[in-house]
Parts: sequence; structure tokens; C-alpha cells
Amino acid sequence: MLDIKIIRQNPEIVKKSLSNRGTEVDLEELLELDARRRSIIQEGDELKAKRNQFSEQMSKNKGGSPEQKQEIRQIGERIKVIDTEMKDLELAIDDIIKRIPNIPHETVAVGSSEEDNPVIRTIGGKPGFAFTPKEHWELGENLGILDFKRAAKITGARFCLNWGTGARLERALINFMLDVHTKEHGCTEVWTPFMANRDSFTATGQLPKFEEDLFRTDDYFLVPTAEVPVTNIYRDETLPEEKLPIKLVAYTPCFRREAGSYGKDTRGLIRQHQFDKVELVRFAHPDRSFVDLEELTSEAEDILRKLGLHYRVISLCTGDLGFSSAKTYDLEVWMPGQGVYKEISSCSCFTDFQARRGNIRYRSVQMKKSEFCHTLNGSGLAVGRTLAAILENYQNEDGTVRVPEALKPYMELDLIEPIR
RNA sequence: GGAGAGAUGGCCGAGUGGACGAAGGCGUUCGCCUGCUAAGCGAAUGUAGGGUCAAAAGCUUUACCGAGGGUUCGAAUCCCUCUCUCUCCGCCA
Repeated sequence: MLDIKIIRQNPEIVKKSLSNRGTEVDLEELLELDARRRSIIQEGDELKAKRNQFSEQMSKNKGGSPEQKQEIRQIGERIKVIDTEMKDLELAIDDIIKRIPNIPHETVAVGSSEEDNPVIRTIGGKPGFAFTPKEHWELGENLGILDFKRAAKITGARFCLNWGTGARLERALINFMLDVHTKEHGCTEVWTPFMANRDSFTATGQLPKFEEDLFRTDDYFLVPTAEVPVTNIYRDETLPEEKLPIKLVAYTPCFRREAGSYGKDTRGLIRQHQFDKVELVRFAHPDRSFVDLEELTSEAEDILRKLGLHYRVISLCTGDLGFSSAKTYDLEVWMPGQGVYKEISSCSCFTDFQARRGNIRYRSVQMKKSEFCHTLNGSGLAVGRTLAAILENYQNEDGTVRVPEALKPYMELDLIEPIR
């Protein structure tokens, strides 16, 4: 959420941000509602002050003239009307302002689609194969470690059942990632609820705009990313300044409806309704949150490096940037079987956008007032996609798959062979 | 699922219709004092919105005692609904 004061004082900044993102929001209406709200506050406050004065007089004199009482009663009626209108206005303002995306950072390229995302750096290349590399779903099914057919029977499309070493590989990756982030990057591991309420989803920005992307129960929504429960750990709290940055890491399963992506990545592990992810979350000081973004991104990259995977880093342009984000780096891993780079991590700085929605603050003893802190997060990494990348990159001509050096202690195995 | 108890400031805790933004204590900050430390003394100490101001400070006003409604000239206090926490019983992984 943006600060209404910024919108009031610098509407042109917000307009530019919206046009760069290719989004439409009726700012004029918002400003009109805001002006109306302020004028009505004045009227209401004056009437309330009058009523308070009268009440005070009553308490001292133990009485008042019937005419006075009559007048105050009328004022009371008017206040009720005003308060009702106020509530409507605030709802209307809230509804618009919660649909305004974050303002992109000045270093973000202006562009309209993913075509315009600049590549920041490329690590490794496109390693050659002496044979034609297969796609991971074919490898996985041939090995008997990935079973999409039975998963579809159990649940439906876009689910997967892992067998034996495939299940073990999933778990090994989760443990490996958590170990690296906690032991080498100083993150604190957290284990969270996998469902969250509407307030939490509103704070991180999934609601109200993206409700159709979420699975839900009668009472709660299933988390589409650990960003939601982890960022909300400190909702409505004020953190001591000296504790910043707070670095957390969490493993959660993630649940996404993937509405509107029918026909996209229909095969394999790339786009599932349920997938595992290890997520990095930071609560940062506003003065250095973009430094934190560089650090967080390199922590995510560290996993790819250690696994010996080749990848590139791109910076999302204004048109491709997520709703809550001010700047996002995507890590794209090379998938030789498919012959494409696939997103495997998305690292974002949200500035105070989520913190304002979730009322997450920080203060030091010297500070007179608390301020919103900045929030960041990034996948470190998406586990299913990492598993897919390993299959495609470490495959042998006979369909077996070598275990990356870093995973051997976790797999207690050098080679993934067919399950009979 | 059934029966009870509770939710007050950074924390503990008082407060059953007006003098309560809220006693008292703890903590924190500033100052004083004590030849160090501890103790002691004095003062300050919530948040958010609006108005005034070029702006800050200041001044002023409104709201906030789990959330939302109601009664009343006036609600932390009375009534209703909801949420959460705790205890007991039942059921169950």
C-alpha cells in the first residue's frame, strides 16, 4: 500500500508508475474521495467537540436545559450520519488504494513485458551433451521416481507423486537448502502454518486483487508461498532497530490455482498446484534495503552455484514486476532437456509497501516515532524446479542421473537408477 | 461438540455511567546525588487521523481499554454479536 500523503502531494509520481506498469487505477476518484473524507472529518470533529463540551458541563452541573438537550440530540444524529458516510468513504478509499501497485525503484527498466527484462549476469553457459538430453518428466517417469498419472488419479492435473529416490531427492533438496541458509547465511529457520487468514494475505498483497489464484478452506487460504506466513510473523509489531536486518528462512509447501495459465507448462514439475519451496525473508532498514536485496539474491544464487547449475539473473522491467514489488531479480536456471531458461527464484524488495499494509515497524530509543521497515523475500529455491533442473542437467545417456556433489551426503547415493 | 473464565498502555495490574488517555508498580529516557557499583531523589514516557503552519516545532481537535454494533447528553464500565486465549468434560490423529 502506498502512503495516501504521497498520492495526495505527488500524484504525478504515482501516475507515471502506473503507466510504466501498464496498470489503470482511477486516481482522480481516489483524490476526490480523500478530499471529501478530510472535509467531513472536520465537520464531524467540530460537532463531537461541541458534544464533549456539553457532556462535561452536564457532569459538573448535573443538568442542562431541555432546549440544550434537544440540540445535542440533534447533533448526535448528525454525527451518526457523518460517521456512516466516513465509513463508506474509508472503505471506498481503501478499496482503491489497496489496488495500487508499488512504485518501481528508479533502477528498474521501463518495459511492457518479459521481453524487456534486462539480463544482469549469466553464470555458466549452456553445457553441451554428447547425446540429446531429455526433458525431466520423461526422465523422471522412465526412472519411476515421478508419477504424474497416479497423482492425477489421487487428486487431479498438476500434481505429482514422488517414489523412492525421487521422494528422497525432494527431501534432500529441502534439507540442503535449509542447511546452507541457516549455517552459512545466518538465517533463522521458522516453521509456519500452511494456511493463513485474510488479514495476512492482505498485508503481503495477495488480497484483495488475486483471490482467484488461491486455494481456500471455509475459513482460511492455503499459502501460495511462505512469504505470507513468514512476513506476517511481525504484523502489527514494532521491531528494535538494532535487530535489523532480521533474516528468516522457511520451508513450506505452496498451493496455487494457476488460474489463467491453462496450457502453459502442462507437463512436468514446472507449474504444479502444490510444490515445495524454501523461502528467504528479510525485515530490513529502509536505508539499506536495496543492499539487502543484492545480498538475498546472492544467497539464493549460492544454492544454484553449490548444485553446479547454470543460470542467469534478470531484472524484471516495470511491465513484468509483481504487484507489491519495487524491484525484482529472477534467477533462471538452464534446462538442457527443454532447451530454455526457467525461473527458479524470484527475489524482491517491497520497500514499505507490505509493511504499511501489515503495520510492521521498527524504532530505536533515539527515534521519536517508529517507522515502517522494509520487507524482502526470495525463493531459495523452488524445490520442484530444482529437482527438475538436476534431472535434466545431470542425466546420462542411459537415463540414469548423477547426484550433485553437494547432495551426496543427503542422498547417500551417487547415481539415481531406475526403480524396478 | 458441551460448560465456564478472561482480553486494559512496552510489561504487570487497578478501574461497574461523568473529574479516565486511564491509579499503582515495573521498565525506559533525561537530570541530580552518592569518591566505584548498587541504591536514592526529581522529571518525562502511547498511537493514529484532521486543522493551523512554506515546513518543522508548537498549538488545537477527534478517535483508540480484543473487534463490530446498540443504549445514553455522556461508555473501559451497561446490552448484543463476533474473534482470540485459558480451564474442565466429551470425541479423535
